[in-house]
Amino acid sequence: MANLSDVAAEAGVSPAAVSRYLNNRIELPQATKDRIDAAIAKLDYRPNLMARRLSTGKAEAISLVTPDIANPFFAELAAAVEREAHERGYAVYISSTSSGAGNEADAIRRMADGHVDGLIMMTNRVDDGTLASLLENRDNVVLLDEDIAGANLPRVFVENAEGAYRATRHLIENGHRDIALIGGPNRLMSVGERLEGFSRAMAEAGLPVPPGWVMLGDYTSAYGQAAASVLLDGPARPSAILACSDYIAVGVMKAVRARDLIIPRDLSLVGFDDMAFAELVDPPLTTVRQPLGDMGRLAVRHLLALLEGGEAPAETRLPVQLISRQSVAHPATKDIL
Amino acid sequence: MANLSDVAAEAGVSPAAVSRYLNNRIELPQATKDRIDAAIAKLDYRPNLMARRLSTGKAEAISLVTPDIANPFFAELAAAVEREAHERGYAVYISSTSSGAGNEADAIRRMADGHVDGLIMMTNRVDDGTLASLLENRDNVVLLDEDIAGANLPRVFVENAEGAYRATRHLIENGHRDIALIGGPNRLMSVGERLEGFSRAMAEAGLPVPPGWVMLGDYTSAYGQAAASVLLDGPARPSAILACSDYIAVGVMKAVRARDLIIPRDLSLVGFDDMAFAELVDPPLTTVRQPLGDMGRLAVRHLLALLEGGEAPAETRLPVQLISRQSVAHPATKDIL
DNA sequence: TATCGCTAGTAAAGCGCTTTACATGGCGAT
DNA sequence: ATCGCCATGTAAAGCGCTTTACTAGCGATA
Repeated sequence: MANLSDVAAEAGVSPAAVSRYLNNRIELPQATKDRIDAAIAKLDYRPNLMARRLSTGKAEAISLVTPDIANPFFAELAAAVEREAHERGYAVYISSTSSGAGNEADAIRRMADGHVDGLIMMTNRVDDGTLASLLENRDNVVLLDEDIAGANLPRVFVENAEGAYRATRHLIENGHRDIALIGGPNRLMSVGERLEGFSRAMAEAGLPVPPGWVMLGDYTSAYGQAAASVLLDGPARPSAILACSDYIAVGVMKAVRARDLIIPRDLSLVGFDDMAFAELVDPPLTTVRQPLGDMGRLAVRHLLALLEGGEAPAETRLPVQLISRQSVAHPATKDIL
Repeated sequence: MANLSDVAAEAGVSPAAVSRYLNNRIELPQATKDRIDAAIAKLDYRPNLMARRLSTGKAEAISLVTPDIANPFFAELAAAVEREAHERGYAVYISSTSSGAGNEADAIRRMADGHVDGLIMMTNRVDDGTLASLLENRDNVVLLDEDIAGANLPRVFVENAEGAYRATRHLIENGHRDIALIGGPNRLMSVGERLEGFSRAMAEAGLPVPPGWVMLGDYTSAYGQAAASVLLDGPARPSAILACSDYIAVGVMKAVRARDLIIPRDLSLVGFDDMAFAELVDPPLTTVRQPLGDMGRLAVRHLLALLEGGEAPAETRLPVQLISRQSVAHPATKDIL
């Protein structure tokens, strides 16, 4: 495989000239440029990345830390990050931490090893301070989707509160007054914000939220099913449930089905995320769409801005969108019957 | 950041000694080893990967080419590949080609640039010969999940025919005689094999497969819905459908629902893949599980064997498993009624 | 005594690139 | 005739590691 010197020799110039030409660090007369170009083409020269990186100290790569790449939510975010990074000439290492704290820390250390230039960090756990301290004062990290409390880093989030607010309004506008919320892990930023949007909508409409009708646990279908079971078997049954993730919503659906009830006839349901399966379930799920593509893209842009010595906004909020399908209807007016 | 020489100086030995010690290429008395270890700890030394790579010419990284990382099927494969590769000390670059032929070729070229040592290739298209010619004679590529005709490379596949055979048997054993198949792209290896397993089971049972009851198109829900619509609206309606992917199966479900029919009462359905959503849909889908974890793991092992100068089996077939849920029942015995 | 062989290392080249500082030649201005 | 300067490059060091060849010292052996 040809190297820089080969090209230089072929073109009759010095290696330095070729290098500088390729990096736009020198002005050369057209004739010389042509000779170099010809030499490159003739020898099928491709720069050795390892050498360039050793020389410049830049890896031209970023790392994407995700809790679980097998989860389509993160996978789609990853796909967007990948696309944007490639376009900008960066490679991306995806590490899937399986929500293991140690793995997350490892990924961060690997970055410190010069493996990569920067990091886009996604997490779905509440940090105990370890990550925050590992990340503080870094100028090459951006947080995506979820916060790490105490880490003062550029963040790219969605309008969680607004999403939940709109979802709740949607239910209220459909005549619901008895609405429960099932959310993810307590103390996770997104959960808190969604709860706040929910509460605000309810308060504005003058609707009470009975104790026990806000259930916080996990972003999983299993938790959704468990929580919905409690709600459905309780003394007073809500007429609608706002699930803080589509996975939770699917769990709710299972619980509903197990009781021979029908959505939306007996219970209206709104999810969050608009995962691919949301329109595949029965009935197709009304949900709040997150702009996964934009999120990934923006995270990359902000990170690269940082890497190039620039600044990134401390916090970016992306708008969400209510996708209306068929899991919401007017509540059965039992009292009328 | 400390480098090799710093460590050597601190330990009072030469850089070469430290390097060779760290790479197990020298026997040193315990006292010396201790001094080096102490120096490393004291200086918090971490080898510079770029330098090592330039020096050895190995990237210690592999590339994973996937059609679409946002598709959970590939994402889970990717997660498995990641895990195994990391354990073996390799980093992995995932490239998501969005099924674009150019992107796949790009990923292959990037490997040639010394970016990575080897490649695990997944595709979901029928190659026109481009990929095959780009890949032929390479000794650092393994194919995963799907074949590229003409590329003579180590392959890791599942027992497609056997899976379809068992799924079909399952339907037959449940009393079905009128079974249709909806498959992915014609000429794709997995499709051909699944069709073969299906045909074999039908032939063995002496059951005819009417013309038009084998529909080949795409591994998508949209195609499943379209194909099922044709089948359901046809003159004779099958009592069961074997879908060659869970996405197809979900499409079938939609078509069924649109006609106010009920699975499994009016139609039995078996999918393929056992994607995460298979147990979330209604009814939970009986399907053929592919051992995604094993597939990824094995592909990595075979690739690393290749990279280390060894051999890899030309073809490995992993067993599949029928997961019985609730989308299959005895056919309605209309004639009896 | 000369030689051998072993232990415990070392010196230095090289991987392929980037980059800083410097060189050369020609030309216009003085 | 000289000076300075711009255009057009070049020389060489350095990035941090690996690796090949070699060596100093020393006890044992012939």
